[in-house]
Amino acid sequence: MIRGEGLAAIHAAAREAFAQQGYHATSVRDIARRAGVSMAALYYHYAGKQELLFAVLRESAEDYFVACERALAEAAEDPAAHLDALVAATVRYRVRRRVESRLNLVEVRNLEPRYRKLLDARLETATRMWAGVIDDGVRAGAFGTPWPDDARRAVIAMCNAIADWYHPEGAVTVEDLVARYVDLARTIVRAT
Amino acid sequence: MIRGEGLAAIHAAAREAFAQQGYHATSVRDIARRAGVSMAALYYHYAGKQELLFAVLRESAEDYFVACERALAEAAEDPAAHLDALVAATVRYRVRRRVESRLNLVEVRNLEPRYRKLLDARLETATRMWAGVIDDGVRAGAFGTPWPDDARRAVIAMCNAIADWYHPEGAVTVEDLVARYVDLARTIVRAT
Amino acid sequence: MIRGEGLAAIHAAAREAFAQQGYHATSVRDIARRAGVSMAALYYHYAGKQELLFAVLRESAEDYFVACERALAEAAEDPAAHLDALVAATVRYRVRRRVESRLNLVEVRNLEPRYRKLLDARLETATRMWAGVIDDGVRAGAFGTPWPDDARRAVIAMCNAIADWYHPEGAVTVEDLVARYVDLARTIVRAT
Amino acid sequence: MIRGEGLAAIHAAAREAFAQQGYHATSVRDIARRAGVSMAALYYHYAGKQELLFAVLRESAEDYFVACERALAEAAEDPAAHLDALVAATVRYRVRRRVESRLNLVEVRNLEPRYRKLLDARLETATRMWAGVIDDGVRAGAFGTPWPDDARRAVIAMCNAIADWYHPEGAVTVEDLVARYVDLARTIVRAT
DNA sequence: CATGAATGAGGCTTCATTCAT
DNA sequence: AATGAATGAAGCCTCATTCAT
Repeated sequence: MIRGEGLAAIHAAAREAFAQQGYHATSVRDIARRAGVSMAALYYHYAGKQELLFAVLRESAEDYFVACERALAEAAEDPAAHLDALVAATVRYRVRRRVESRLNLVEVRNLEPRYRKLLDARLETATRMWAGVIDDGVRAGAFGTPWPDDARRAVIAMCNAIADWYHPEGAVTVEDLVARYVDLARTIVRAT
Repeated sequence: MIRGEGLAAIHAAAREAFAQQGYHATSVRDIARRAGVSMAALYYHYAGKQELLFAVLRESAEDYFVACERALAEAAEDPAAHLDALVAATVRYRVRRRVESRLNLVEVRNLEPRYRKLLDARLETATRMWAGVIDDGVRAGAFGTPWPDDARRAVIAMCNAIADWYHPEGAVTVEDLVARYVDLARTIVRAT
Repeated sequence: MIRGEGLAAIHAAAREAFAQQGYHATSVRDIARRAGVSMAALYYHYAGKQELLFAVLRESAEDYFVACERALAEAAEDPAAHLDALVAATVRYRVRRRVESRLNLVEVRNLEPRYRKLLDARLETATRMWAGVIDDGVRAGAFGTPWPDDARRAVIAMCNAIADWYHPEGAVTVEDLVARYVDLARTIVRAT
Repeated sequence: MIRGEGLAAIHAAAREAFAQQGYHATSVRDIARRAGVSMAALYYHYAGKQELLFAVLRESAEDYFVACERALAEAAEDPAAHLDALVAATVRYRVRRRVESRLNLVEVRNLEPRYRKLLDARLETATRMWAGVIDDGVRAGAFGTPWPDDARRAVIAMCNAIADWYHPEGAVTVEDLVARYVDLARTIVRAT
């Protein structure tokens, strides 16, 4: 084990193990073994299994937010362009971190309230981001959907589901996928 | 516990526990306590925790399939009507069995291969059902979507997500919800 | 299950199971399954697992004693003839009930004191039988061994060991075996 | 419990418990309690109950083989002397490790095939050792027995049986016992 | 920093046995 | 004479965690 790399190796090992097997099906021994460190070393870096889960979930969520914010910042000042940016960022994230990305959808419930609150607050940000874009579009007359909330949920669910079926070796390229889902999202919100 | 009612009570207890906490976070003790029987009684009726999970998942899946088939049978002979029927059945199922229905989406991975195969074979049926309806619509010119597979996944993901946010006490009635999602689904497949 | 045959079937099943797997490795379920009866039926006939073990051990021991006594009764009034008779009866018993016969040597220790005493008293009879024959022979000058007790133990151990290696399908016939062991026994006690 | 002494204590405790009660009658709790450690500590050192049994049986068998080989090495180059050496080593082993020595005769059947094979291969060595000595004697004309295999089994059975009845507090000294059994063995093979 | 050894609690499962029917 | 359903105790083993070194 290279000095100072213990922490990163443990984080990565935990992310993989939690993603593949789930929180409760993963033992701390598992993680230590995957990381190539002793269990005591793991406890030197992290207070416990919960802290590992929180660290992993938070990192993954931050990664997503950063990607979304960058996409929005780079997009034209226009509701449809904003929506396109969010969808593209989300699709790319689901593809890029296919395995881990399911973590944030599934393992949140295993967080103790203490950590759950911290993460939920952050996830609220995401909801506001999407809702802001769609509501702006509706207000500006760019989106014609009569149910913005349901449309938002539909778009997000559709993007999230990519992690369930997409395989990088398949026939569809990422850029094709982005194009399709951008189009589907515009359809859902009834972009004019 | 009234003699002879153990089996049903255990099944119900397992369904609730697995749905609320997840397979690995649920102990056999938990289930027995919820069912009001001893742990040994549980093992009299089921061979083990795996068999309980399988029984619960299968029952829930069958319930869904029956609802879908009945809906299709009662629908008019017309692609759009078929799609409406499937969406309505799915939305109603997600609302009616909100808690358990997440089970089939999340806990499948905890099935041992032996049982996994059995259930996957059955779930394939569902995919074919949806694909059949949408492909028929496209072929007949009733649906204009250029990507029937992605449209199908989007519609299903959207319906499945209902279980994540819907609360029966909320403002939206089930009939409203059905109407909205039928409309959203038609939008997604670009019904003419 | 033929009426009235339950008891015998259970006894036979227990004998086989105990002999093959040992007392503690055999579950009551095992025995009931082998006998083709329900567990409750087993408990109707026998008070418990201990009682089954005792019944099996006693029956097998009685079988042996009867064989020995008959052999002695039919033998000539002569120490060497008596020894021959006991050896022949023992060899035949070990061959005839090869599997079960190990029971009496190995599983006795699993008897609760209550039953242990009863069986030990009966087994003492066997020791006296052998000791009587050998001591008579020594007293009469027919056997020249200086250590009658060790000679007796050697002869018995040698005969008992047959159950460990003998296979009925092997090259040696039972009559050959009897002849050899009679000869070996005479050698051990130094018959003149 | 002094830190670091767990392994030896557990091995000793297992040996005693298995010898006194048998494998299936001994619980892991039993062993841990005897060793003065927690059950979890036991599983830190040994993978399971089976591994403990195997460790105990192998150690005991190795002890015996070493004793036999040393005895043969120190004996004169002469069939009778070789036989004397093996008998003496065996008698001393049965007396020295009276309780454990029965283990190897009785509990072998509780080894899973995997371990059984390993031990059986080693036990084969013992058979060859005895057979070699006796066959050499017969070939050289030193032993007159017409049935070398039966003679071998008789000698071994006789020595093994010592563990069943010998008590160190009894009247017979070990050296007396050795002398008697050496003499009995020579009688059995009909040493000239 | 890191580890080998240890622990108490709890995991799933099977046991011998009982009892209402 | 027999059974299906149930139980409390105990089985083996793994867990997350700690701590002296």
